[in-house]
Amino acid sequence: MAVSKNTKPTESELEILRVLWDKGTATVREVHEILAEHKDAGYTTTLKLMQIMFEKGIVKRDDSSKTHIYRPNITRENTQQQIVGKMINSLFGGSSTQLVMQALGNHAPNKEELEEIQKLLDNLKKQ
Amino acid sequence: MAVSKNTKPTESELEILRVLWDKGTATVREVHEILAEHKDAGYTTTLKLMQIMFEKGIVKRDDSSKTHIYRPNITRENTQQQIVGKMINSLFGGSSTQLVMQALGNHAPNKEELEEIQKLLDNLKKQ
DNA sequence: CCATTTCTACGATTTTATTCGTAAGCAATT
DNA sequence: AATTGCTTACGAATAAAATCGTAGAAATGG
Repeated sequence: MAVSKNTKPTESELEILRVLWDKGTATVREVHEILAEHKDAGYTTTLKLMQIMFEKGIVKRDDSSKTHIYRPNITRENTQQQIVGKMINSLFGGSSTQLVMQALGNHAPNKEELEEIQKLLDNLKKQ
Repeated sequence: MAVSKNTKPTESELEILRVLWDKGTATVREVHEILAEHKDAGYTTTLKLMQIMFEKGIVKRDDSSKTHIYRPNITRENTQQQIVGKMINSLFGGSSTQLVMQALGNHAPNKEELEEIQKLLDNLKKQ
């Protein structure tokens, strides 16, 4: 199994990663436009952040043309896993069940999703 | 239903809160000893953090004797809810199901817990 | 009563994250 | 060729979080 790098994206970095995960690749301009819908920061701020992320190895980039093209260098799944894992430990005393109950209790999903989860539970039970 | 204050504890504050939630009340010294097992920071650092938390209203304290006694002023449940909610939005596109699947997939609970979750799911389904 | 320890208060420093201003390169357009 | 607009690079300012040192007040114990 692949060992995941221990990158801990900051809050702002996560916002950028979300865009990159969704789009696959993007320029600074594209990322910025999307962030700017909900957040209010200058273009060079986004640029700088993405440059820092590049230095950290969180993103890759193609700088063969003037306008660089960025792409994620860590997966969404891996990042989710790390953050969720950390949260289970720090906030739920290591019990994933507690987290799950909390999440379901306060953000109940619809019927299809409930069934999807039940399927997963059944599978887990069999093992 | 009680409206929750929008306190967003920092990482360090969360560590302290965990101790307070577990113990109910504690002095700075007590908190510090426990943190010091895994973390390496001076006593006055812990003190300062707890003083700041007091100013923010995150904790209460009894200063009637020289050694002050601290207690949490926000509940574990509320804090969990806030943080989990934020995470669902920022990392799972608003889908609690995604979070649940992720948590269960990577931190499978034991049989009893699985059944506990199933019970909750059944209840949710009925509504 | 004096020395030692244990507190709190609090300012200052350090570290990390975020934001921005400015310069310089390049390309398209006039 | 000059102007305009968009790009990166990069230093610096600002903000937020964490850390620490020192001082002085209480308690403790010889």
